Amino acid sequence: MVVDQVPRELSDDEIDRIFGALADATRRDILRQSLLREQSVSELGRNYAMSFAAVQKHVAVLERALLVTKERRGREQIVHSNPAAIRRAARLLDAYEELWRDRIARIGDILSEATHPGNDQKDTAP
Amino acid sequence: MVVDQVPRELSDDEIDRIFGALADATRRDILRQSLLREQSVSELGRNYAMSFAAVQKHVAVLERALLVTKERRGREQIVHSNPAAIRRAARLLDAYEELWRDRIARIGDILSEATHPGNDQKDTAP
DNA sequence: CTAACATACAACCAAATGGTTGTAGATCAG
DNA sequence: CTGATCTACAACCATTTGGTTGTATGTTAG
Repeated sequence: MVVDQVPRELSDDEIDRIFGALADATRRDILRQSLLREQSVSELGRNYAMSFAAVQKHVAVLERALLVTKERRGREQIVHSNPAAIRRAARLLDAYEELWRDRIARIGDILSEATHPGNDQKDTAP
Repeated sequence: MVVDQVPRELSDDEIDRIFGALADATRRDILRQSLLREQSVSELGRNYAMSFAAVQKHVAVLERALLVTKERRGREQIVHSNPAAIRRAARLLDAYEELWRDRIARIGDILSEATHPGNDQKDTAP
């Protein structure tokens, strides 16, 4: 299998590129379009009120973030979406939430200790 | 209850701000720090090799994205994280994955129709 | 072969970004 | 009160970003 050339750890720069790429409505729409159906760059471009070169640049930004790849087919360049990268970004945000939940749990522990000054081990009473 | 002034729909601009805010390692770290523990701006600033004003700006970017809020406490400004906003961003990415899954399902349907030419209902080609 | 099409890429521009320094107003400690 | 601390904000600068136009090159249709 030639599968799974997926980086397990993302560098700061890679994360910068991912979120940077997602921080533009046109690019999010291009990503959305190519998730729905793989299309050539010019085909994608017809949806937007801007020059073809501008669309090319947007696709390049998505590509640098590894959110899409391009594959040459004859004279056109087909844009493939990369759902794995999108999933990775979502999981990244989940990790932040995780921190929050840990903190809440910690606070909970402290409170339950504080309100039971003379208890044994864990024994969190109702 | 004064709770739930949470916008149900996010505008393009709001999403721009959220992902834009996340597209910088320093800001991600500030967010992370304030998820772990609520701290004043200057306290947060001591972690980074840049001026206090720069840190102030980063916090302002996170604030415009609604990822954090500030609360005045005496002479200092305490940075609170907003886990709900982070969750919303994660769900936003989930929605893209959803599109992908729908597409795969559609392709699956087409294939299963194609490979069962003599099924019930529409009873296509012999 | 020729014309139309899809792309690549360079040069340019305005605006946004990420940083700096400097100044000034509140607030707290002693 | 005085001085140290925390914050706000303006002005400035270099770089990046998002867009343009223009030119060149490869590819397909007729």
